[in-house]
Amino acid sequence: MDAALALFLEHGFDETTVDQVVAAAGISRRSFFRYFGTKEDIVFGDLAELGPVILEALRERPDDEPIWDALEQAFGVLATQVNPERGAMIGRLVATSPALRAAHLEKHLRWQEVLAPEVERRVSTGDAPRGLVGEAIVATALACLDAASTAWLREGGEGGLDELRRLTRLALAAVRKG
Amino acid sequence: MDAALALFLEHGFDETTVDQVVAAAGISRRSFFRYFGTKEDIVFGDLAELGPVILEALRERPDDEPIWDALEQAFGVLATQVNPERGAMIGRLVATSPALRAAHLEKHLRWQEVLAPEVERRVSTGDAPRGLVGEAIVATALACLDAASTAWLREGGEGGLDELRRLTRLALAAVRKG
DNA sequence: TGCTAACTTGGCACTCGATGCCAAGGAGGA
DNA sequence: TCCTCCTTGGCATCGAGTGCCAAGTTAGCA
Repeated sequence: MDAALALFLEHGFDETTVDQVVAAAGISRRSFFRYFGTKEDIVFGDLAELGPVILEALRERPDDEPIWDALEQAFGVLATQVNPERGAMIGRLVATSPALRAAHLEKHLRWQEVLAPEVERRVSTGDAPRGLVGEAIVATALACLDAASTAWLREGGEGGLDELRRLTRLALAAVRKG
Repeated sequence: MDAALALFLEHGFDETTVDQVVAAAGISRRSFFRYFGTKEDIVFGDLAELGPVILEALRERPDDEPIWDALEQAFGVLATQVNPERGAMIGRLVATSPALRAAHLEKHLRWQEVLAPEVERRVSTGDAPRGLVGEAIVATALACLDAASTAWLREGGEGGLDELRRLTRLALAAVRKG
């Protein structure tokens, strides 16, 4: 991973081939694909599998907490699983590669599948088709988080995670106000 | 396109190779890739390029119209560009293929880039970093549209476009209410 | 009608990501 | 010591996508 990320940052993700990575890492191409299902997995690692972790955090929030507050707290566990520097690096790489952007969005979709039922349960209204409200709310939360991350990176990542949180709340407030 | 979509619907998108498509269509592999940059382009066609069309529709809405109403009207032009049956088929295909889902999300990102500045201009608040609010609002609108489409397809597409519009409004209302 | 320029088509070879199969090693336990 | 399990790497192969070039087709023009 270290060898690969160094190459990605220097030459770009799309311009770096798997052959270059395995040469730098001193392993065979075949072994590489045993540990990383795809080239994109190098960047995201086990982030895609974090859905259940976020869900667990969400489950621990009280039922009567406003959904947006609960989601904000739940996504907070991400900060404990990935340090800010790595997050910023991922964000910078994602911004430069369509392939990585697609993988990033796929990751969010997987989170969404995991989280939507619990959100749906919390806000259950009854008059909407099953699944609609939960999916919409989680997707919106992820969209705001993404927009905030992008803006945060554009400013150079100043202010650390607190600033990122502030931007996320700002984005969400704008959405709710219209 | 007709030959390819028939194959996709019968055998699935991922399971159908470009070679099969070009054999069915009676053209060469090389010519295929001159008309379709990627295999996914067969499904989405020129939909990815529709961003400017939506933008144009959005520009024609009065400045003092609530942003969500303006966006709803703007996205309404999609109905004039793609008939419901084709939309439903695309939706069904997208639901079955990760590759298509990724392409679909990429398409939304392209729309987002085009629409965000105009939305930002309309709701300009001033105290948020440039770009944050516009991106968040457009991404949310697309997320709600997506959730509504998924739910609509789950119910078999009953009620036509009017029902889809109703579900979209429902999703958005849930997001804004929390 | 005949000539030419421009565009279209297809074939070939190649790159790159990804996968299945199999044989060669190495670690660990009975 | 031997047997077993797991890891590793090599090989062949597939499928998407691209550059290059030659052949054919169309269109313009005299």
